[in-house]
Amino acid sequence: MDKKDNKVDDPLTSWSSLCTDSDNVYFFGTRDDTSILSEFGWNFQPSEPAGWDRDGGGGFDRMVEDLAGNSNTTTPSIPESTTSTASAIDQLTAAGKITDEPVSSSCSDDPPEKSTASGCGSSASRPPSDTASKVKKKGQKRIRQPRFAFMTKSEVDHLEDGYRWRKYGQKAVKNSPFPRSYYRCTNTKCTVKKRVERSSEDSSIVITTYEGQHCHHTVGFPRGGLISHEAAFTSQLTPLASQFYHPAGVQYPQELVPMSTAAPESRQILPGETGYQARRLPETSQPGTTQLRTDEGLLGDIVPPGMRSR
DNA sequence: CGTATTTGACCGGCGC
DNA sequence: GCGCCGGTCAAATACG
Repeated sequence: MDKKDNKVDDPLTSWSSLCTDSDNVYFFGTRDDTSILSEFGWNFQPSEPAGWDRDGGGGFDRMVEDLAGNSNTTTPSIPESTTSTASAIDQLTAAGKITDEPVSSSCSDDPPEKSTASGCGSSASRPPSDTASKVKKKGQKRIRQPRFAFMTKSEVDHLEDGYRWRKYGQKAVKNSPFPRSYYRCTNTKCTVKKRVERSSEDSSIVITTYEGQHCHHTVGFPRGGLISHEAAFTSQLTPLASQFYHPAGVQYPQELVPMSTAAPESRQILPGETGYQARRLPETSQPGTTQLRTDEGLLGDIVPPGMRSR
Protein backbone atom coordinates (compact mmCIF):
# COMPACT_ATOMS: atom_id res chain seq x y z
CA MET A 1 0.00 0.00 0.00
CA ASP A 2 1.54 3.15 -1.00
CA LYS A 3 -1.52 5.19 -0.83
CA LYS A 4 -1.01 8.67 0.32
CA ASP A 5 -3.62 11.27 0.57
CA ASN A 6 -2.18 14.63 0.32
CA LYS A 7 -4.21 17.45 1.53
CA VAL A 8 -3.51 20.49 -0.44
CA ASP A 9 -4.12 23.62 1.43
CA ASP A 10 -1.88 26.11 -0.11
CA PRO A 11 -2.72 29.73 -0.52
CA LEU A 12 -1.21 29.57 -3.92
CA THR A 13 -3.97 27.49 -5.27
CA SER A 14 -6.73 27.57 -2.70
CA TRP A 15 -7.28 23.95 -3.46
CA SER A 16 -8.48 23.50 0.01
CA SER A 17 -10.21 20.31 -0.73
CA LEU A 18 -8.17 18.53 -3.26
CA CYS A 19 -6.53 15.34 -2.32
CA THR A 20 -5.16 12.37 -4.05
CA ASP A 21 -3.96 8.94 -3.58
CA SER A 22 -1.56 7.42 -6.00
CA ASP A 23 -4.28 6.67 -8.46
CA ASN A 24 -7.11 9.05 -8.04
CA VAL A 25 -7.81 12.66 -7.64
CA TYR A 26 -10.65 13.98 -5.64
CA PHE A 27 -11.71 17.50 -5.95
CA PHE A 28 -14.38 19.14 -3.96
CA GLY A 29 -14.34 22.62 -5.06
CA THR A 30 -15.33 25.85 -3.64
CA ARG A 31 -16.29 28.83 -5.62
CA ASP A 32 -12.74 30.04 -5.62
CA ASP A 33 -11.51 26.71 -6.72
CA THR A 34 -13.47 26.78 -9.90
CA SER A 35 -11.35 29.61 -11.08
CA ILE A 36 -8.39 27.41 -10.52
CA LEU A 37 -10.07 24.75 -12.53
CA SER A 38 -10.52 27.09 -15.38
CA GLU A 39 -6.87 27.90 -15.12
CA PHE A 40 -6.25 24.29 -15.73
CA GLY A 41 -8.32 24.50 -18.80
CA TRP A 42 -11.46 22.91 -17.56
CA ASN A 43 -14.27 24.85 -18.83
CA PHE A 44 -17.40 23.40 -17.48
CA GLN A 45 -20.41 25.38 -18.05
CA PRO A 46 -22.83 24.78 -15.31
CA SER A 47 -25.97 26.73 -15.28
CA GLU A 48 -24.80 28.27 -12.11
CA PRO A 49 -21.16 29.14 -11.59
CA ALA A 50 -20.34 27.33 -8.45
CA GLY A 51 -22.24 26.79 -5.35
CA TRP A 52 -20.24 24.16 -3.64
CA ASP A 53 -21.00 21.92 -0.84
CA ARG A 54 -18.29 23.42 1.16
CA ASP A 55 -18.59 21.59 4.37
CA GLY A 56 -18.95 18.20 2.88
CA GLY A 57 -22.32 17.04 3.91
CA GLY A 58 -24.05 13.87 3.07
CA GLY A 59 -23.53 14.28 -0.60
CA PHE A 60 -19.89 14.38 0.03
CA ASP A 61 -20.07 11.25 2.05
CA ARG A 62 -21.80 9.50 -0.74
CA MET A 63 -19.26 10.65 -3.16
CA VAL A 64 -16.39 9.45 -1.13
CA GLU A 65 -18.12 6.19 -0.74
CA ASP A 66 -18.63 5.98 -4.39
CA LEU A 67 -15.12 6.93 -5.24
CA ALA A 68 -13.87 4.34 -2.91
CA GLY A 69 -15.65 1.78 -4.96
CA ASN A 70 -17.52 0.80 -1.91
CA SER A 71 -20.93 -0.23 -2.92
CA ASN A 72 -22.10 -1.22 0.49
CA THR A 73 -23.99 0.84 2.92
CA THR A 74 -21.23 0.64 5.45
CA THR A 75 -20.26 4.17 4.87
CA PRO A 76 -17.54 5.11 7.27
CA SER A 77 -18.75 7.60 9.70
CA ILE A 78 -17.19 10.73 8.47
CA PRO A 79 -17.78 13.44 10.99
CA GLU A 80 -20.27 15.97 9.85
CA SER A 81 -17.86 18.62 10.90
CA THR A 82 -15.31 17.32 8.48
CA THR A 83 -14.43 20.13 6.22
CA SER A 84 -11.49 18.53 4.60
CA THR A 85 -12.00 15.99 1.96
CA ALA A 86 -8.51 14.85 2.50
CA SER A 87 -9.12 13.96 6.07
CA ALA A 88 -12.23 12.15 5.11
CA ILE A 89 -10.44 10.10 2.57
CA ASP A 90 -7.72 9.57 5.06
CA GLN A 91 -10.27 7.87 7.14
CA LEU A 92 -11.45 5.82 4.27
CA THR A 93 -7.95 4.85 3.43
CA ALA A 94 -7.18 3.96 6.98
CA ALA A 95 -10.26 1.84 7.01
CA GLY A 96 -9.08 0.17 3.85
CA LYS A 97 -12.08 1.40 1.98
CA ILE A 98 -10.31 2.89 -0.93
CA THR A 99 -9.42 0.29 -3.42
CA ASP A 100 -5.87 -0.28 -4.32
CA GLU A 101 -6.26 -1.87 -7.65
CA PRO A 102 -3.65 -1.84 -10.32
CA VAL A 103 -4.03 1.04 -12.64
CA SER A 104 -3.13 1.43 -16.20
CA SER A 105 -3.66 4.06 -18.76
CA SER A 106 -7.02 4.35 -20.37
CA CYS A 107 -5.76 2.82 -23.49
CA SER A 108 -5.20 -0.51 -21.92
CA ASP A 109 -8.48 -0.84 -20.24
CA ASP A 110 -9.66 -3.71 -22.29
CA PRO A 111 -8.53 -7.20 -21.58
CA PRO A 112 -5.46 -8.24 -23.49
CA GLU A 113 -7.39 -10.21 -26.04
CA LYS A 114 -9.32 -7.14 -26.92
CA SER A 115 -6.51 -4.69 -26.97
CA THR A 116 -5.13 -3.45 -30.21
CA ALA A 117 -1.58 -2.84 -31.22
CA SER A 118 -2.17 0.85 -31.06
CA GLY A 119 -2.31 0.61 -27.35
CA CYS A 120 -5.77 2.00 -27.32
CA GLY A 121 -8.56 -0.42 -26.84
CA SER A 122 -11.40 -0.17 -29.27
CA SER A 123 -14.25 -0.39 -26.89
CA ALA A 124 -16.70 1.24 -29.21
CA SER A 125 -16.05 -1.36 -31.83
CA ARG A 126 -16.12 -4.30 -29.54
CA PRO A 127 -17.43 -7.47 -31.09
CA PRO A 128 -21.10 -8.18 -30.66
CA SER A 129 -22.33 -10.42 -27.95
CA ASP A 130 -19.49 -12.79 -28.13
CA THR A 131 -19.16 -14.64 -24.89
CA ALA A 132 -15.45 -14.25 -24.99
CA SER A 133 -15.87 -10.54 -25.21
CA LYS A 134 -18.22 -10.36 -22.30
CA VAL A 135 -16.54 -12.73 -19.97
CA LYS A 136 -13.30 -11.55 -18.59
CA LYS A 137 -10.58 -14.01 -18.00
CA LYS A 138 -10.95 -15.68 -14.70
CA GLY A 139 -8.73 -14.32 -12.06
CA GLN A 140 -8.30 -11.14 -13.96
CA LYS A 141 -9.52 -8.27 -11.93
CA ARG A 142 -11.17 -5.36 -13.54
CA ILE A 143 -8.60 -2.70 -13.99
CA ARG A 144 -9.66 0.52 -12.46
CA GLN A 145 -8.13 3.57 -13.93
CA PRO A 146 -7.27 6.78 -12.21
CA ARG A 147 -10.36 8.68 -11.46
CA PHE A 148 -11.14 12.23 -10.89
CA ALA A 149 -14.33 13.48 -9.43
CA PHE A 150 -15.81 16.78 -8.60
CA MET A 151 -19.07 18.35 -7.73
CA THR A 152 -20.68 21.08 -9.69
CA LYS A 153 -23.78 23.00 -9.02
CA SER A 154 -25.71 22.73 -12.18
CA GLU A 155 -29.17 22.25 -13.51
CA VAL A 156 -27.98 20.01 -16.25
CA ASP A 157 -26.60 16.63 -15.47
CA HIS A 158 -24.22 16.23 -18.31
CA LEU A 159 -21.82 19.11 -18.31
CA GLU A 160 -20.16 20.13 -21.50
CA ASP A 161 -16.47 19.40 -21.47
CA GLY A 162 -15.50 19.43 -25.09
CA TYR A 163 -15.67 15.72 -25.65
CA ARG A 164 -18.41 13.65 -27.07
CA TRP A 165 -19.89 11.01 -24.86
CA ARG A 166 -22.14 8.10 -25.49
CA LYS A 167 -24.39 6.99 -22.74
CA TYR A 168 -24.19 3.29 -22.19
CA GLY A 169 -25.97 2.75 -18.98
CA GLN A 170 -27.99 4.13 -16.18
CA LYS A 171 -28.48 2.71 -12.77
CA ALA A 172 -30.48 3.61 -9.77
CA VAL A 173 -28.25 4.65 -6.96
CA LYS A 174 -28.76 3.21 -3.55
CA ASN A 175 -29.96 5.73 -1.02
CA SER A 176 -30.45 8.28 -3.70
CA PRO A 177 -33.51 9.24 -5.68
CA PHE A 178 -31.34 10.14 -8.61
CA PRO A 179 -29.97 7.67 -11.10
CA ARG A 180 -26.37 7.44 -12.11
CA SER A 181 -25.54 7.68 -15.76
CA TYR A 182 -22.58 6.03 -17.41
CA TYR A 183 -20.90 7.55 -20.41
CA ARG A 184 -18.10 6.50 -22.66
CA CYS A 185 -16.06 8.67 -24.94
CA THR A 186 -17.31 8.26 -28.47
CA ASN A 187 -13.82 8.12 -29.86
CA THR A 188 -13.27 4.53 -30.85
CA LYS A 189 -9.70 4.57 -29.58
CA CYS A 190 -10.55 6.17 -26.33
CA THR A 191 -11.80 4.29 -23.33
CA VAL A 192 -12.38 7.18 -21.02
CA LYS A 193 -15.51 6.81 -18.99
CA LYS A 194 -17.58 9.21 -17.09
CA ARG A 195 -20.19 8.84 -14.43
CA VAL A 196 -22.70 11.47 -13.69
CA GLU A 197 -25.06 11.57 -10.79
CA ARG A 198 -26.76 14.03 -8.60
CA SER A 199 -26.09 14.41 -4.98
CA SER A 200 -28.74 12.81 -2.90
CA GLU A 201 -28.41 15.59 -0.40
CA ASP A 202 -28.48 18.49 -2.72
CA SER A 203 -30.18 17.83 -6.00
CA SER A 204 -28.62 20.91 -7.48
CA ILE A 205 -25.17 19.39 -7.25
CA VAL A 206 -23.94 17.18 -10.01
CA ILE A 207 -21.22 14.71 -9.19
CA THR A 208 -19.08 13.88 -12.16
CA THR A 209 -16.43 11.22 -12.12
CA TYR A 210 -13.96 10.75 -14.91
CA GLU A 211 -11.96 7.63 -15.35
CA GLY A 212 -9.02 7.31 -17.66
CA GLN A 213 -7.26 9.60 -20.03
CA HIS A 214 -8.26 10.74 -23.44
CA CYS A 215 -5.86 9.87 -26.18
CA HIS A 216 -7.22 12.35 -28.65
CA HIS A 217 -8.25 15.92 -29.01
CA THR A 218 -11.60 17.31 -28.19
CA VAL A 219 -14.19 17.55 -30.84
CA GLY A 220 -14.65 21.19 -30.16
CA PHE A 221 -16.96 23.23 -28.14
CA PRO A 222 -20.44 23.96 -29.30
CA ARG A 223 -20.05 27.49 -28.12
CA GLY A 224 -16.84 27.82 -30.02
CA GLY A 225 -14.95 28.31 -26.85
CA LEU A 226 -11.32 27.98 -26.07
CA ILE A 227 -10.56 24.63 -27.51
CA SER A 228 -6.98 24.83 -26.45
CA HIS A 229 -8.15 24.73 -22.91
CA GLU A 230 -10.75 22.11 -23.30
CA ALA A 231 -8.23 19.96 -25.02
CA ALA A 232 -6.49 19.61 -21.76
CA PHE A 233 -9.40 18.34 -19.88
CA THR A 234 -9.30 14.83 -18.60
CA SER A 235 -6.56 13.83 -20.91
CA GLN A 236 -4.14 15.62 -18.72
CA LEU A 237 -5.90 15.70 -15.52
CA THR A 238 -5.12 12.53 -13.73
CA PRO A 239 -1.47 12.27 -14.57
CA LEU A 240 -1.13 15.90 -13.89
CA ALA A 241 -2.45 15.60 -10.43
CA SER A 242 -0.45 12.49 -9.86
CA GLN A 243 2.59 14.49 -10.64
CA PHE A 244 1.74 17.43 -8.59
CA TYR A 245 0.57 15.58 -5.59
CA HIS A 246 2.50 12.43 -5.79
CA PRO A 247 3.21 10.40 -2.69
CA ALA A 248 6.34 12.32 -1.90
CA GLY A 249 4.10 14.91 -0.41
CA VAL A 250 2.55 18.17 -1.20
CA GLN A 251 4.72 19.94 -3.60
CA TYR A 252 4.60 21.78 -6.80
CA PRO A 253 7.19 20.46 -9.14
CA GLN A 254 8.71 23.06 -11.33
CA GLU A 255 10.81 20.83 -13.44
CA LEU A 256 10.37 17.76 -15.47
CA VAL A 257 8.90 14.85 -13.66
CA PRO A 258 8.90 11.62 -15.57
CA MET A 259 5.65 9.81 -15.23
CA SER A 260 7.50 6.73 -14.23
CA THR A 261 8.61 8.65 -11.23
CA ALA A 262 5.31 10.25 -10.55
CA ALA A 263 3.40 7.03 -10.44
CA PRO A 264 5.72 4.16 -11.16
CA GLU A 265 3.36 1.41 -10.25
CA SER A 266 0.26 2.82 -11.71
CA ARG A 267 1.30 4.31 -14.96
CA GLN A 268 1.76 2.33 -18.08
CA ILE A 269 4.47 3.79 -20.17
CA LEU A 270 3.47 3.75 -23.73
CA PRO A 271 5.75 2.46 -26.45
CA GLY A 272 8.27 5.07 -27.36
CA GLU A 273 7.23 7.18 -24.47
CA THR A 274 9.97 8.45 -22.29
CA GLY A 275 7.86 10.34 -19.89
CA TYR A 276 5.66 13.28 -19.51
CA GLN A 277 6.57 16.80 -19.12
CA ALA A 278 5.23 18.32 -16.05
CA ARG A 279 4.13 21.84 -16.07
CA ARG A 280 3.70 24.32 -13.34
CA LEU A 281 0.58 24.71 -11.45
CA PRO A 282 -1.42 27.57 -12.73
CA GLU A 283 -0.21 30.60 -10.97
CA THR A 284 -2.33 33.49 -11.87
CA SER A 285 0.27 35.96 -10.82
CA GLN A 286 3.03 34.48 -12.82
CA PRO A 287 2.99 35.80 -16.32
CA GLY A 288 4.94 34.23 -19.05
CA THR A 289 5.97 31.09 -17.29
CA THR A 290 4.29 28.59 -19.48
CA GLN A 291 2.97 29.62 -22.79
CA LEU A 292 0.57 27.06 -24.03
CA ARG A 293 0.41 26.51 -27.69
CA THR A 294 -3.07 27.19 -28.71
CA ASP A 295 -3.22 24.27 -31.08
CA GLU A 296 -2.25 21.77 -28.51
CA GLY A 297 -3.19 23.19 -25.22
CA LEU A 298 -2.31 21.31 -22.13
CA LEU A 299 -2.72 18.13 -24.00
CA GLY A 300 0.60 18.74 -25.55
CA ASP A 301 2.21 18.46 -22.20
CA ILE A 302 0.62 15.24 -21.31
CA VAL A 303 -0.27 13.17 -24.27
CA PRO A 304 2.69 11.92 -26.19
CA PRO A 305 2.75 13.21 -29.75
CA GLY A 306 2.36 9.75 -31.07
CA MET A 307 -0.98 9.44 -29.43
CA ARG A 308 -2.31 12.68 -30.71
CA SER A 309 -3.42 11.24 -33.97
CA ARG A 310 -6.44 13.48 -34.20
C1' DC B 1 -30.25 5.33 -42.43
C1' DG B 2 -26.84 6.31 -39.12
C1' DT B 3 -26.26 7.58 -34.51
C1' DA B 4 -27.59 8.15 -29.76
C1' DT B 5 -30.41 6.79 -25.88
C1' DT B 6 -33.12 3.70 -23.08
C1' DT B 7 -33.55 -0.14 -20.27
C1' DG B 8 -33.72 -4.87 -18.72
C1' DA B 9 -30.50 -8.54 -18.30
C1' DC B 10 -26.26 -10.14 -17.11
C1' DC B 11 -21.76 -10.50 -14.76
C1' DG B 12 -18.29 -10.10 -11.21
C1' DG B 13 -16.89 -8.51 -6.70
C1' DC B 14 -17.77 -8.46 -2.06
C1' DG B 15 -19.84 -8.97 2.50
C1' DC B 16 -22.36 -11.93 5.41
C1' DG C 1 -23.27 -20.25 -0.98
C1' DC C 2 -26.27 -16.49 -1.31
C1' DG C 3 -27.74 -11.97 -1.99
C1' DC C 4 -26.71 -7.26 -2.90
C1' DC C 5 -24.78 -3.89 -5.69
C1' DG C 6 -22.00 -1.49 -9.21
C1' DG C 7 -20.88 -1.68 -13.75
C1' DT C 8 -21.59 -3.18 -18.50
C1' DC C 9 -23.86 -5.16 -22.48
C1' DA C 10 -26.89 -5.12 -26.22
C1' DA C 11 -31.46 -5.21 -28.29
C1' DA C 12 -35.03 -2.08 -28.88
C1' DT C 13 -36.29 2.40 -29.58
C1' DA C 14 -35.94 7.33 -30.59
C1' DC C 15 -34.16 10.96 -33.12
C1' DG C 16 -32.17 13.94 -36.75
